[in-house]
Amino acid sequence: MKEIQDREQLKHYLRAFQLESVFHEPLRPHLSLYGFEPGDLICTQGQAAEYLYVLVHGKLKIYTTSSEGKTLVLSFKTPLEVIGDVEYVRGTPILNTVEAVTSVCMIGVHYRWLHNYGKDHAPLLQFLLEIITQKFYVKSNSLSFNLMHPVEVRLASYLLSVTSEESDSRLEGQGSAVSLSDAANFIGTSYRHLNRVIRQFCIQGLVERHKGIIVVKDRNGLSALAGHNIYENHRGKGETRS
Amino acid sequence: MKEIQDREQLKHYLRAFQLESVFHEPLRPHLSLYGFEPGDLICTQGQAAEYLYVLVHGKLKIYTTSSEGKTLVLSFKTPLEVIGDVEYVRGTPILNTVEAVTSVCMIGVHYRWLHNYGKDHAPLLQFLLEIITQKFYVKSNSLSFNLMHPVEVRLASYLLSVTSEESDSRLEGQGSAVSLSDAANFIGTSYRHLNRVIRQFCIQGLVERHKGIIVVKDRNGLSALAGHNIYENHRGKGETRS
DNA sequence: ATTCGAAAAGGACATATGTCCTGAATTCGG
DNA sequence: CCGAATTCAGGACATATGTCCTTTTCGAAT
Repeated sequence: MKEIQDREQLKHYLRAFQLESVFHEPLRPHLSLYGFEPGDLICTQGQAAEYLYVLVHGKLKIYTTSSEGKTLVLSFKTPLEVIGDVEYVRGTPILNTVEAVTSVCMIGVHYRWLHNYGKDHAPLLQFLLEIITQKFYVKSNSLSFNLMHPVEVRLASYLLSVTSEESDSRLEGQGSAVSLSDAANFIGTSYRHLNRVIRQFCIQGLVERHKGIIVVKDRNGLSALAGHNIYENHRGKGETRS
Repeated sequence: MKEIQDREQLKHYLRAFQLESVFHEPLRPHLSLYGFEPGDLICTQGQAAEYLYVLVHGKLKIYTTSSEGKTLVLSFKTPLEVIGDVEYVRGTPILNTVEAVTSVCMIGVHYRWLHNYGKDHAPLLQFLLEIITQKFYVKSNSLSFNLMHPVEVRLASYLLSVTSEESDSRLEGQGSAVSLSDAANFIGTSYRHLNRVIRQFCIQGLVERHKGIIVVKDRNGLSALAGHNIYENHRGKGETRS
C-alpha cells in the first residue's frame, strides 16, 4: 500500500461518486487516497480494524479462511463499495480478508475522525446504512441461493454474472478476471468438482474451454439452468451513485 | 394481527429497550403496538413493505420459499430485533416471510412517518445501522459456516445454540421450541438426512431421543464437533440494549 | 533442446446428502 | 375402544460432492 498525495484526484472521486456531503468539511482533512497492487492485502481477518475504506477504482476479492485452512471467497467488489464499515459500527476485529485483484484505489479515513466528526452526521449515517443494507441484501440472497441449489446451478449463475460484466463472454484464467480456483472457492465447492461440472457443461454445449479459459456459448441455456436466481448486484432506490 | 391500544405498555417497552431517543417525539404518535399469535404471518416474501416493526416480546421465524417450493429457515429472532429495516432503506419488496413462533408483540411504524420525521434523526439512523450491521455479521458467519462445514457440524452447532438458550438441554418437538423439520430447514438439509445424523449422534452418546424430543447429553462432545463455530448472536459494542 | 516444476484436467473411490417409499407409533374423532 | 389419518423413524437407492492421486500440458530455467 502506498499513499497517493493528490488532493485533486481525491476531490475528483468525491465528486464523481457524490460523496461530498457524506464526507463533509470537518472530515476532509483526514481523508487520504491509497493505492494497492494486485495481490496486496488491504486487511486481514482477525486483526484490529482502524480504517474505513471506500473503493473508488479497481477490483477487490473478499475471502475468509477457516481454521482447517479452507478458503471461501465471499465476493468480488467493484466501485462504489465500502470496506471496514461493519467493523466500524460494531467495534469488532476484521471479519474477512480483503485483497486487491487489480490495481486498486481507495479513499481511507481513520475511525477516530469518523467517530469524532461523523457520528451524528446524517448523510454519512445514511450512506453507511445504504451500503450495509445493500451488503446484507446480497449476502442474504447468496446464503439462500447456496443452501438451496446444487453446484451446477450456482456455477451457471456465476458464469452469467461474471461474463455479463466483461464485454465478451469469457472467463479468463487470470488478468482482470478471476481464476478457476477462485471461482471454486466462491461457489463453495472443490476445484475438482468444478471441473467435473464444467466438463458437463461442455458436453451440453453450454460453454467451451480452451487451455484454462472458459467461453460461454449459450447464455440462454445457462439462464434456464440458473433459474432466475443470479448472483447479481441488485441495485435499489438511492443506489444511483455508481 | 390485532392492534393493542395501550400507550402505557408502549411507553414501557420504549423505556425497557432504551428506544426513547430512537423514536423521538415527532414519531411517537405514529407508533402502535401489535400482537400476533403463533403461526400468524407478520409479512410475506415478495409483498410491498409498509411498516417497520420492532420485536419486543416473543419469538419469530424468518424463512424463504424457493420457486421450487423448498423452504429455508434463515433465522429465529428474539427481542430486541427489527423487521422491515432492509426494505425501508432499500425501498424493495419484502425479502423473507416472517412468522410468529410464540405469542408475539411488536412496535410498528409506517414508513411514511419514519421517512418524514426520522430521515435525518441521528439516533434512529444509528440504531438502524447497529441492527443491520449485526444482521449482516450474523448472516456472513452463517454463510461461511454453512458452505464450509457438513451437516453434522452444523447440527452440533445448532443444538448447542438452541439448548443454551432454553434452561434445560432439550430440543422439544413443539411448544416454545422448534420442530425438527424447522431445524432441518434451518440447517439447510432434508428431514431425512437430519434424522440420519441424529441417529449417529445417539450412537455416539451425544444426544438421546425420546418420541420426538432430542435431549443433549454431552455438550462438550458437541462443542468438539462444532469447533468454535457456533450459530451465536455475537453481541458487539453498543449492543447492550437487550 | 532437455529437464524440471507448476498448473490443469481428469480417474477412481469414499463420503455426504437427497428422494422415494415403507412401516411403526401416535393422535384423534366417533 | 377401534380404525383412519397423521407424524415419525428409518431402509434402499440415486445423486452430489470431496479427497487423493495420476497424467498431461505448458512454460521457464538450464
